Amino acid sequence: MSREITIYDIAASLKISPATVSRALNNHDAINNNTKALIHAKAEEMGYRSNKFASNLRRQKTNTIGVIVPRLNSTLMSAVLAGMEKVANESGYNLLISQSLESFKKEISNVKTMFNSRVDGLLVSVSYDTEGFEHFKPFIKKNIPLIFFDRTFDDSDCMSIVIDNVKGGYDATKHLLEQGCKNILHITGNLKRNVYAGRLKGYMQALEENGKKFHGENVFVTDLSPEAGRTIAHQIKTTNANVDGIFVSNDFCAVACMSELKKLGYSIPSDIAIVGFNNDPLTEVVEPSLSTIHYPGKEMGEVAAKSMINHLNGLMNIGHTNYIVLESELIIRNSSTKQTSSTSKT
Amino acid sequence: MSREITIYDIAASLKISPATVSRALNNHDAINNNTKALIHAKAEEMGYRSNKFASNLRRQKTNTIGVIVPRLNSTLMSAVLAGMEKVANESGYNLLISQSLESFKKEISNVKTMFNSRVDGLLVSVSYDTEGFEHFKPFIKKNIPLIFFDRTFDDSDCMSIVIDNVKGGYDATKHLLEQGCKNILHITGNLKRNVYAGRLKGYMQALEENGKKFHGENVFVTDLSPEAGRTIAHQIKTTNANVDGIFVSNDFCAVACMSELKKLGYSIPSDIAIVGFNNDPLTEVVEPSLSTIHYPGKEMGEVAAKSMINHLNGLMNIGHTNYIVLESELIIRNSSTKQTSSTSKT
DNA sequence: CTGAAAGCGCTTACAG
DNA sequence: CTGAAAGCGCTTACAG
Repeated sequence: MSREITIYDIAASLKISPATVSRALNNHDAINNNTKALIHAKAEEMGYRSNKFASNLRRQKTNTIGVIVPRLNSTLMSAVLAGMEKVANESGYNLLISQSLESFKKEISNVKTMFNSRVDGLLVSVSYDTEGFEHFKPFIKKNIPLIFFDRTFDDSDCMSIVIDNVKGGYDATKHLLEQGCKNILHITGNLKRNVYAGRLKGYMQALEENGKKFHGENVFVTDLSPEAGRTIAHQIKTTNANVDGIFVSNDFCAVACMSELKKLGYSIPSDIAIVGFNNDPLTEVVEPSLSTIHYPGKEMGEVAAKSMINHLNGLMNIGHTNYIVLESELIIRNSSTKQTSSTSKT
Repeated sequence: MSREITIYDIAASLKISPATVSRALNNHDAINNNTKALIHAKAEEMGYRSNKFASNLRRQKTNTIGVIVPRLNSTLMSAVLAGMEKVANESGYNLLISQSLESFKKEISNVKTMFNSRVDGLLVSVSYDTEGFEHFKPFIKKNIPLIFFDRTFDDSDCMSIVIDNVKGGYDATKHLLEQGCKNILHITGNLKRNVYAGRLKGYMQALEENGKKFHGENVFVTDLSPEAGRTIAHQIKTTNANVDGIFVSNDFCAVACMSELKKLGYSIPSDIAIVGFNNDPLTEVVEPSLSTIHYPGKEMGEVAAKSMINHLNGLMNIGHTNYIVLESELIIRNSSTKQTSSTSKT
């Protein structure tokens, strides 16, 4: 096809030096405004497009931010990515996105790829079964900025963007207690992950504060899949456990559990009240609508990308910040309101 | 930080030429296997990582595929992206992802960015209100491969990966007719988009085939948001329309509509039977569970990425293929089964 | 099977 | 405010 136009072509046609063209195109201060205008016009006219590789090679900078998420197809993560993309796009950065599919092994390989792709910075939410921090060391060694979001390391020295998971677990559990629940189950994920450990801690705090004893057998560590929710519903039926409240760390799992409980003859919330986590849009359309903790996914993505870009542009040093904690809040819907028996028509 | 190792460092330390190092690292045929092994070992030992910019600059190739989707935070699109990422990752390609946020203007800007980023190929599902093909012309002119998926252009000459939307609309409508529906509404999106136009066509075909007259006022063109679904539910109530079936081009909108109809006193499916589209996981957990058309999102992403990569590697020419049509199928659940009054406990 | 050399298209320290 | 020149780290046609 037609040969690419380079700054040399523009320089030749304008009888000036390539250096000046390069400076003008980058809006360098020291270039005469008329010259600049002339060069910009010519570039436009000739259909010039900058060659990022040459530029990157020279500048040793990629204008690309790597993102590794546990999975792409999750409501929360797609909201986070939408937020990141928005900010990155506005700032002229590109996003290189990959998913670990919740596997530690794949995450290691993704991190390596990001390293070899020379991303300017890396945003990560770790996989379900990630162990240790070792695979991120190359980034630390090379001083490439690394920010964790949602699923983070408590002891990494890297900046982390999170919600207050302890508070989330506490609020959810306290709400269930206030509704009169005496025996509250907690369904959650791998406790190595800060998010699940934090929510459990909040659950325990709320119990303790209300003089309730904590029972280890009331905590179910699962993969938080819908299947897990359904299985536990059956266990509740089978063991004839005296359960009257459930706090689940994931909306989809909560909904599946709720739905199965209903099939087994339980009334929600009168027999068993349920609170989920994330505020997935799904929570509003199920019946009864699901109480949950709102999770600001899009905002988290925006803040993560913005922090990274500010750091890269020297406007901020992420080395000086340990945590950014975003606002999350309890949203009370019908699945948990025992008191004012609401308008649920079911 | 520590200086980057280059092929010159490896060459010097091994007292051979950089050319040989480069060839060995790229597994060039004409290099002695022992030399190769030696070089690979040394590279590993020295912590070498290839500089993609230099390589890209030289080869004029980026190993990056651009993807533009209407939105990142949609169940369907995140499934598609998950499929693309999987294939790309396995083949050593990177994905540069951006979203048009359903805006034609933003799509134009995204396409430009992709062009300037010199992606090797571009995968696109167009925005809700995209008009015309003009903004893709630069890709055509430069012969950069372009593949559309899901929301495509019928007349673009570009390869498209789609489902049979006409069949989907036909199957859904025919099913409703078989359930005894006499007056079926269709809620859909912008008819400029092939997906919605096709489904409407299928809807009309099914009606005609069954000797039913088509009524234009039974078709609602909306943005397919949950709000749109709720609004139409109220319209049905207000106008006292004699509706006994609804086919909606989107599950989330269908669920919202169904939920609102229930609140207004309608029984689903006995009063009104409903079929959605996409087979969003949500369809299984609502009550009644929603009949829908299964949409193979992940497969679509895989096929799109695979086709692009095969084309780039010369294994296939997308210029020779116009369409790839993926299998989709009607999934019958409780929201539409009037006949065998099922176990819906509601 | 290996090497010398040119060049991909930029950017920038230095000089004026 | 502008230019000449070097160099970023690779790849590959050419030669042997």
